[in-house]
Amino acid sequence: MTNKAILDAVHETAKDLHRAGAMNATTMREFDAMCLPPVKQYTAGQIKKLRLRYKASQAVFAAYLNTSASTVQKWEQGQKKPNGPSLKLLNVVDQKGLEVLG
Amino acid sequence: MTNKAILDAVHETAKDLHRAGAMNATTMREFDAMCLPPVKQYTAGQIKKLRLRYKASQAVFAAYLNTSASTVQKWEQGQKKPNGPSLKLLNVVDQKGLEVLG
DNA sequence: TATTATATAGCACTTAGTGCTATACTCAGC
DNA sequence: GCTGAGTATAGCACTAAGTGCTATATAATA
Repeated sequence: MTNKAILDAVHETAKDLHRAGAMNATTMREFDAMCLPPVKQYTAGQIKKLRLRYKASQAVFAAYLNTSASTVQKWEQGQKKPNGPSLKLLNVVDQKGLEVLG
Repeated sequence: MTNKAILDAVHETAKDLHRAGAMNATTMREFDAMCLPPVKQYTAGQIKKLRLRYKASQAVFAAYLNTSASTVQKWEQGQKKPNGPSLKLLNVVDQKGLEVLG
């Protein structure tokens, strides 16, 4: 939270610099990328908790993520770990809700 | 488009039924899952166009999706196809903008 | 009781994802 | 002109995630 506040503040400053012409668009884009909030990792249990927060079955949750129920099962059992994009999707759901995937 | 209009209308009707107590929450959830908008497929070129819409380099775009630049390259060259969750992420970016991943 | 929905377990297969290196092409600044 | 940073493409090899399937177990429910 305090980290996010700092990042936000720095980001605002960068946007001001951009408006002032001190940073070109390219640099700005890279800056944005570097300032992307770090993707949070989830344990098997945390994934299950995240799903249950929305009272969704494994099948329904999988449908939202456009993956298979088998995959969600393995995540929750700790047999497999979600890869990059899947993890990002879990972060989005965690922070913005399952609805944004609708 | 006409398909989406139909789905939207049906969905609205279902929500009305839900409000009226004719459907319980569980059924409603499953209904929601079944009514999830179909995930759009993208050709290699369409992925590249999507990325360029946000004037992002492959590396930056990859960072947003929490994947590697190598993977984005292969998508755009048609050497690999994005899997389920990756495709969902592309759909989200397409429909809601790259910002929602921030 | 019978049935439906859900979750777990285990198997086998395929391929996406990843990392790395080398090459080539812009484009802006010296 | 030349140079260097940024970007994109190509090709290689490896690993593990993703997928599909079946069977079993449980809980809730009609």
